[in-house]
Amino acid sequence: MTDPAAQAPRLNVRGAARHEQILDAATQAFLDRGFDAVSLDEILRVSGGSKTNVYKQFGDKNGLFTQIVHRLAAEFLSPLTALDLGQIAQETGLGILGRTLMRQLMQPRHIAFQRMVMAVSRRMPHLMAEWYRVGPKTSQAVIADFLGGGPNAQRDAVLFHDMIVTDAVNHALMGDPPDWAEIEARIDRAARMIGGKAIDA
Amino acid sequence: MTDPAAQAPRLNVRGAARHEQILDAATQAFLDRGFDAVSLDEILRVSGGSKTNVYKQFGDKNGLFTQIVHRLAAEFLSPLTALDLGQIAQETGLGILGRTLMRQLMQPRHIAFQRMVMAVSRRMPHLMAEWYRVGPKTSQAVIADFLGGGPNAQRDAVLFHDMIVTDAVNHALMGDPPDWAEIEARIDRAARMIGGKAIDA
DNA sequence: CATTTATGATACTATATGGTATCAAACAAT
DNA sequence: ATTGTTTGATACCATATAGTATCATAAATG
Repeated sequence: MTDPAAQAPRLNVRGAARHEQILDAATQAFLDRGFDAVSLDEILRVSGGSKTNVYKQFGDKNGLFTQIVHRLAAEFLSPLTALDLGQIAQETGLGILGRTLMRQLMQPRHIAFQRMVMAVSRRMPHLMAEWYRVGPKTSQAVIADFLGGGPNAQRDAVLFHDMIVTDAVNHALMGDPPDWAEIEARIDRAARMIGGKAIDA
Repeated sequence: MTDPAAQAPRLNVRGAARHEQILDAATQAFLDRGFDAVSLDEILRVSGGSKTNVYKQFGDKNGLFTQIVHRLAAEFLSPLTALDLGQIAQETGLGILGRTLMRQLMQPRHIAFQRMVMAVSRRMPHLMAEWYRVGPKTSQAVIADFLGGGPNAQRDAVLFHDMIVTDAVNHALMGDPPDWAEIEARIDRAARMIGGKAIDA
């Protein structure tokens, strides 16, 4: 695969529009059915344009897929980075962080994104790693920071994150609709465990 | 797809042997590269036999894949069902449960199994559901039982399970080698949170 | 032994795939 | 307008795919 950026032509207006259309159509198709089950012909039937665009602008099918993962990673950067909780009590703050996080994670588009990167994680581990970096890792870092950065903050942040996220995401991957009452109950209980006093007795 | 079991021929010795050989070769291939990236021809090159076997014994590629998931689900039934912890302290017992569980989950073969079912979870949600049933759900049930079945036992079992499992599995999916020191530290801390007193204050 | 059934090697069908080549039209720059 | 470049439609290539058909051989059954 020749580096597409190295020899990429400067796009004119038409080309830039096609670029976006192809990215959009391919994103939808890959999210829906995964890398292997989607063909270029099919993407182009939806987007318009032709293979010339794909191979000149993205290099090959892998290059197109890679750019799409980059884009989705930016779209799903942890929503927690935008929060500023000030001097709120830990238990309360964790509840807010948890609810903010879960609202984003449970979106069907994010569930499809996670499924997609996990599906290719053997062949393209760096793509799942990018999802992990902007998602779980970033969220955990924000939570750890909120917890004050003590000796257990980092570890507790991971534990809190995984307590509230995992089971709901597994169910979503299987197609079960989210049970928000249970999600909130778990957030509250986890917030109490981590943010309440008397854990580091 | 005609139901293979309905018209399945009674296998003779040769046939039964081929049946196993095909299952073994296909299992390895599917675990390695996923449903879409594996072809029947390739499986048969490894197993011996011919397409006649596959289509007579399994119906089609989906049928073969389904049987393989059943088999792997049986292989990875939660190891916690075999444990009897008697009247041990909760915190200690959770530590043992956690360690027993993680030893199995972190096996490369199980990681590949989880990746494989998640990859097809959109098209074949019932197959991921089977993994979930024999894996997380069963483990959580055993943990809940050990916790005494109180009002919060069920929920705490899910939280404990997800605290110790999630991050390590994510890293394993990305190809990172397991960090056993961190895994054990998380198990111990989670066991203290859930099994120590003063949570339901 | 004769008959029925299961197995196997192989050829085949139809279709799809990623990727390349060709040449014409649209565009940008001078 | 002329020239060089980008875009597009389309044909093409080599290969691969799931699934079927054929016909010969091996095994079980009577």
